[in-house]
Amino acid sequence: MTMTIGQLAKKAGVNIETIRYYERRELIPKPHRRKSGYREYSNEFVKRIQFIRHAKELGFSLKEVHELLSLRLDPETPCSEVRKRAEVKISDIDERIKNLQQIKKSLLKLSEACQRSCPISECPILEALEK
Amino acid sequence: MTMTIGQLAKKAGVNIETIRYYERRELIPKPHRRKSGYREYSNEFVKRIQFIRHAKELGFSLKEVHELLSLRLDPETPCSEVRKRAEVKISDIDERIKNLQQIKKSLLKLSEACQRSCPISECPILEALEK
DNA sequence: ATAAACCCTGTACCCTGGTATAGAGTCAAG
DNA sequence: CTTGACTCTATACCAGGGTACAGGGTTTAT
Repeated sequence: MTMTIGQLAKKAGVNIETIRYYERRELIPKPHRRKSGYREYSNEFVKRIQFIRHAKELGFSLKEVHELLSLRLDPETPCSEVRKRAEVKISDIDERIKNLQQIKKSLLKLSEACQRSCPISECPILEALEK
Repeated sequence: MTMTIGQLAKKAGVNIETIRYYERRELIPKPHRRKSGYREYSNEFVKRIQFIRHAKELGFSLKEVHELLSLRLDPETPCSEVRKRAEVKISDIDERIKNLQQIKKSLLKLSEACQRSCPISECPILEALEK
């Protein structure tokens, strides 16, 4: 049911040191400790760390991840505020998706051009993401 | 028509040093030089640098950006190879888009839950990106 | 009851992606 | 023809996000 830091690291696919680092950065809550001082984790922590891992791959900084994770944390924050912040994040995400779709379109174009006859003088990839 | 490195930096919205750095990393071609040694850039470079900037925001490393940009570069590379690489990139991008949509869904859920009555005991954001 | 395999804290180090600075040359406006 | 703004190379430095010891205590399997 519970696990040590080494087991958590294996399950979540990260280095042990990374977990301690995230704890210092307050990206994950301080876990319960045994009398010996050993950290003890529940399965919830696996989710949380995987979330961080994925969000990072998507280009969010640890600071941004912190913002995402703490959106719902403080019960004192008024709802209207939480909603506002969530909506800001949402439009940020929409923007990212749009940009990724542009790059994808360019790659498809490149791939097709290639299939026909390879006369790729211009680079369709650059057309993506121009401003 | 052509511009100096300072003008390019301003147009593309980056630091001058960043441009020289990208040149060393071979993310942009070596520009033409005046007799004095000054670099001279065409408008093409603005596009290229903005592409790099955006791709970075989307979580691509400079190494990955290099791969994207050089996909169509070497005329010796056989078409089949270029297509294969493009397709790998495309499915990588699809994966990213899917993950972003998951996060977005969670944020929407959070925002809605908040709107109704604020009893947000569980964190819907964590549900996104599990696995 | 003793190794092997963990875990603890603290500190130092590493890589990526820049950014700054020094010391010297160039350009252009008055 | 000079002065201020720009550029050059080379080297040093910085922040973010980890990763790796060192020196010392736990756990567990035999």
